[in-house]
Amino acid sequence: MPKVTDAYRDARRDKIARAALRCLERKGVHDTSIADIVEESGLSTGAIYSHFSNKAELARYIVGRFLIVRIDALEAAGREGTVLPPRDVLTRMLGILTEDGLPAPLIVQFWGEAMADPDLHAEMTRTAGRLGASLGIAVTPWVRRELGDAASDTAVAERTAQTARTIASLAQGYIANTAIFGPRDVGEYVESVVAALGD
Amino acid sequence: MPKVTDAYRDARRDKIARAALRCLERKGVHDTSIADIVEESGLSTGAIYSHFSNKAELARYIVGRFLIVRIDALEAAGREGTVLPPRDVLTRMLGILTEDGLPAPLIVQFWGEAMADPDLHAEMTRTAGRLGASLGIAVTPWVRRELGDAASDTAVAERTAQTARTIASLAQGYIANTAIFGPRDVGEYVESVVAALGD
DNA sequence: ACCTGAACACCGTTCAAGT
DNA sequence: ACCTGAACACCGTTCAAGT
Repeated sequence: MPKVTDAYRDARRDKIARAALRCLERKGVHDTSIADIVEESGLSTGAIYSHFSNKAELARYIVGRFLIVRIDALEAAGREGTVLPPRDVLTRMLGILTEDGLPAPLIVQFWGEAMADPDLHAEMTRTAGRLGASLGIAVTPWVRRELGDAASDTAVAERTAQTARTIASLAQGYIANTAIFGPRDVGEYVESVVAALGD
Repeated sequence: MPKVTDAYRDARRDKIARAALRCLERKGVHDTSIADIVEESGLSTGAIYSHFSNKAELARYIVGRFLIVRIDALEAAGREGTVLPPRDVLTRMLGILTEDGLPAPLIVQFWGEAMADPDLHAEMTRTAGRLGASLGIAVTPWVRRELGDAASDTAVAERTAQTARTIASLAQGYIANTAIFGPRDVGEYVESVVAALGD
């Protein structure tokens, strides 16, 4: 297996993907044509099609590589047994997203695309599964404390999965809401949810 | 002004919009072509273009007419002074959405489209404004009770707007999450949010 | 193997002609 | 005024030919 060639291919795919991402941020998913990516990347149509079999596969590559933020720090804290209440996990995850992630409007566009493209949907749930696992690890100490020492491992696992999905859902709500209605302070959002639903 | 003709036009636009909606639910926004709508509606290309100036205007019409559910009952309860905690407003709103609204995946697709189409975005925020106002009316009695009798009208209005946006955000989170990861019981979702964030 | 770019099929939109 | 459907411009994809 020629290692140089593999590295070259990967670099090439990344170059194309990054050029595409610049177009997407500027013009949106619908209005970005292959011609735009050709111009932005400085390559030819055929060059792009020799690295991606079509536009959908390029979108899948971008989703797998850039759509979802890594929350390694939160996961590490969870592994060490640090109790992180869900509201802190949510706040810090949204902070990371706002700083390092793709713009909310672009994320929402990819969600929309995935609704009609089963392969893109599969790629999205695959990467989301990784995030969900991290989220689960991050909240496990909190779940254990909530359920008490008597709780079985399955009960902890079940409650952890439920909590992770809920945090993901709240993050999605923040993303969709800010994408459509404009920016909102992360802390203010989380506090407002607590004030409205907690008691 | 010929009243008959106006009624005819409206009926015609509706016929086209409903045919389009059937296509959208079947094939998704991206894969529904004008040719599909022509076939589904039994009209010709030109007939459609004599009622909508283009595909984007047809999308705007559908969004304004079908995207957002009416929560008249909740609004009426709020007007009568019935105290509805946000969690009840959210639960009942999501119940209405699940029963009468468009499928979640289609809603998410329209969100995505609106991200790159300023006119569709404007139509969406316009209809969302109506929902936001209803949401505000529904929670006003609860906000008054929370803030106490000493609260000024501006304080009530401010907290009402904040709470309405938060409820909308939680609903969007439910929609995006179920669209991508599959169905989830509304009550279980709301309880899980309370358990995770309340205290 | 990677790349070029002209050619092809398809989709949104227009428009001359019909009622 | 509403409608018809062929024609046009544009976009994703292919493919014969080049390195």
